[in-house]
Amino acid sequence: MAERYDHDKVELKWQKIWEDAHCFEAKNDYTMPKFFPLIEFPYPSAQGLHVGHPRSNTAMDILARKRRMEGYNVLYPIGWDAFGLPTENYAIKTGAHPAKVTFENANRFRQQLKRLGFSFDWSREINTTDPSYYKWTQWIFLKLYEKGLAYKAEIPINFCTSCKVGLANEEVVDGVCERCGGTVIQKVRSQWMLKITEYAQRLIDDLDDLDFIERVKIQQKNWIGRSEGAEITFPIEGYPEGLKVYTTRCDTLFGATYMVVSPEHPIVEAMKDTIENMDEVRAYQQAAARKSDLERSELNKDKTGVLLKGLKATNPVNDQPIPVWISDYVLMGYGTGAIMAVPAHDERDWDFAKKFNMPIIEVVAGGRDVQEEVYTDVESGILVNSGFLNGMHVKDAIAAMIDWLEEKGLGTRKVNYKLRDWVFTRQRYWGEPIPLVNCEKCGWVPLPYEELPLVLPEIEDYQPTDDGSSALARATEWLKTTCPCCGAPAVREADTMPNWAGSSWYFLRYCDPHNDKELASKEALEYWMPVDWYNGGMEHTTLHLLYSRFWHKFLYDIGAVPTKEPYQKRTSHGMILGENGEKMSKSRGNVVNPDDVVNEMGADTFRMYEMFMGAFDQPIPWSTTGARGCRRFIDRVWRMQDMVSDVEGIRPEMMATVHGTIKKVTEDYEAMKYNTAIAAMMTWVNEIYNAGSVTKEEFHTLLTLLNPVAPHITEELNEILGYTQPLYATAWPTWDENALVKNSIEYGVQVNGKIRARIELPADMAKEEVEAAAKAHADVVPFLEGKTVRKVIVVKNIVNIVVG
RNA sequence: GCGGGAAUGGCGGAAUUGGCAGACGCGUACGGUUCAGGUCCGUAUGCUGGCAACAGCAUGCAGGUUCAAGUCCUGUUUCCCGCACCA
Repeated sequence: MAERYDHDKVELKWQKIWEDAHCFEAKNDYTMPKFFPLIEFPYPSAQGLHVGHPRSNTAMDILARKRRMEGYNVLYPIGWDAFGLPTENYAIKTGAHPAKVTFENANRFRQQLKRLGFSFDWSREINTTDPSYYKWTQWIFLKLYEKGLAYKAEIPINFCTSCKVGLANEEVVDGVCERCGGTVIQKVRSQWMLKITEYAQRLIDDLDDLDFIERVKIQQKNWIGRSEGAEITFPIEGYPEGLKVYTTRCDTLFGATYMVVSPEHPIVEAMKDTIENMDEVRAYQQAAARKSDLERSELNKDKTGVLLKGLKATNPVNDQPIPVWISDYVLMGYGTGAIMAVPAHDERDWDFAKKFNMPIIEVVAGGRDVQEEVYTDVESGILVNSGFLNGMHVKDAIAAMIDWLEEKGLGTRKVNYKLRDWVFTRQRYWGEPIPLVNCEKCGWVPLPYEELPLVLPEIEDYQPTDDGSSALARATEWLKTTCPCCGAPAVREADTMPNWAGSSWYFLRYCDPHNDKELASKEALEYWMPVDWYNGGMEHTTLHLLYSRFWHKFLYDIGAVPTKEPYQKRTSHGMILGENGEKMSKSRGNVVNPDDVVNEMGADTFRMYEMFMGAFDQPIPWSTTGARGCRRFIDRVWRMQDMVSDVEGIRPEMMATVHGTIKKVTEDYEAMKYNTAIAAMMTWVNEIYNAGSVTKEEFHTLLTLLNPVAPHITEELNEILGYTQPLYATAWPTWDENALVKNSIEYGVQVNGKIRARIELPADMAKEEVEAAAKAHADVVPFLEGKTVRKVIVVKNIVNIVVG
């Protein structure tokens, strides 16, 4: 009898063997077929590994292990995305150096990941905070700068009035500071920006050729937010350039009864001598600037605004004079910062018109009384009160109006995007220094490439300064330098890069992590790129995924990488929730520590349960008793060693099960249907227990299929069975379709669609005979008595007798 | 408000192109092994009625298409996620 399975002993034994054998390291043999699976590299936090990490890691580990067994050269890498706020905040609190904190946290993460038996190539481990890594992050930034894609702009940042710290958007939750709950206001600062908007169209178009799950494609497209419309200029007396507006509904131009500009619109300053009520207008502008994010975005809030008295604007389509208002419901950051208001056919304009008693003119018929209800339908509306557009459908009218506007020189076709340029600076210490210096004579000057990396200096106090600058602003010695251009005294940039920088290209570094000449060699990139399969969280769809696609396209444009896109395939896992069905968090007290699970049940059980608990892409609550069920299965597999019979090969009665399971498991792994793959193996084991014995070859096949999920116990049993070749070096089994063909079929016999009997018949029996056998079945006969058989359908494994 | 996803037993979830709903696991009940069990083995387990054979009802709700619907169509409710005054 086998001893009770000791998971600690077996798992640590095999982890050591794998490490000594270097068997999971990618080979530099570029003639082999390659497979490059990728998980989002973790942020090494002080809390250690979370149960969410292993879900993605295990899923990709299964594929990595399977593909190795199929003969692929697999690059399954790991590293640390280690710059960022939690570490810096911890440093501020404790005084420990962020680099030291990062080092310790990474050590703990590494130890935890190794204990779970992931087949990472540890020889290629990277860390974004390592100067030899961020040298290349800085290099990419300089290239962007060189090509005019990085520029400095005065833009408002989130500023916590209580911590006196600039915050990233993600750190502002419901309009208040995530850390202290203090009020967050907008503070204008000079910031480095990256022109991601220049890539907007390509970021949409190139999605077509990628194997991304549909949700991701849709979210990216929505985030980029392309819209087609027209830019129309409204003449204004005393303002020669006129007031430009952007609209997607130029068909409604006849219904424009007023205009609105955003509080920041330059026309106010330009026309300050003409505007009669400047005091009132200035007061409104200031009030708008003071509003917090929360107030500005509050739903259903009352529209506010002030009429710009004295401005004389004209509707270009009918030369009617129309008033101009200022209101914060118009955003400076989108379109032209000014709109034509068509209250009859736009909800916001309608609300505003009702509040300020502006006229509402119907120009699209099809709705109810526009004085009572706004009508925005574009599918069935017909133009009225619109001169030459009268009688047209909305879509035709839009086309006709654009043609007319272009012909008269009053407007142009225009595509707009919601996507904004990427605010690329943070007023923080723990990030990549920006390799630019400011010279009084030469302006901003890039460091020469050979001076990279520009290393982050040692400082005493990581707290940002009172005016919201980075702590580096106090590192006076470091800041002082000379201009690389003219040699005069100059000052370094004190802001650092956001933590999205290092993660925007890390997969490239994995291809050639120790290269000190370039970010990775051409040969390595040509062989390994693109990433074949990238799995990660949906929360990264619009930020990390979009940013890294943008950087990659830029690198492609300058010839630094061989592919247009970084990732060929993108999938996503569902979040693991607490046992109570809520999101796991310390405050809810429902956090499951992976260490505890591994201690009690072992890594194999933990991995298996994370894959078995439910559909991979769905969020799912953790269940410790459910995990124990997987441990029971592991134990059952362990005890099978006492059931091995002397019979050679695969028993004929087991052929269909063995080959069916090989097929099912092989296909389900690739489709990320891990739960049903495991269920199929459980079914097989149940069958073996019912039979009371198993042959060595059957057992070996099961172990091979199970190995990617539960690599430790399967290797141990493989050894116990006497196989000298470890499973990781064993070929993945193949199935024989012929073995799946059954010589009999169990038909379900229905009468009027209701199942009445089951009948086992030879597979090659003719339909007429099947029909006859079904009709003659004792359980069926009573339902046919006194009825006329109108029709009989025999298909697949169903016989349906229709009677009436 | 807009966009996306989901709804199946006590629970997590399975169900090729429409083809025997509830695989697999958890939980529960009973039986067995054991000095013992938070062990193991076996049996049962959608609901209702019936001792039973069996019958009826069942995939959020209401209709429809079909020999046949969890799956397709129309309408509707609830929940989750993302975006949110984007003109």
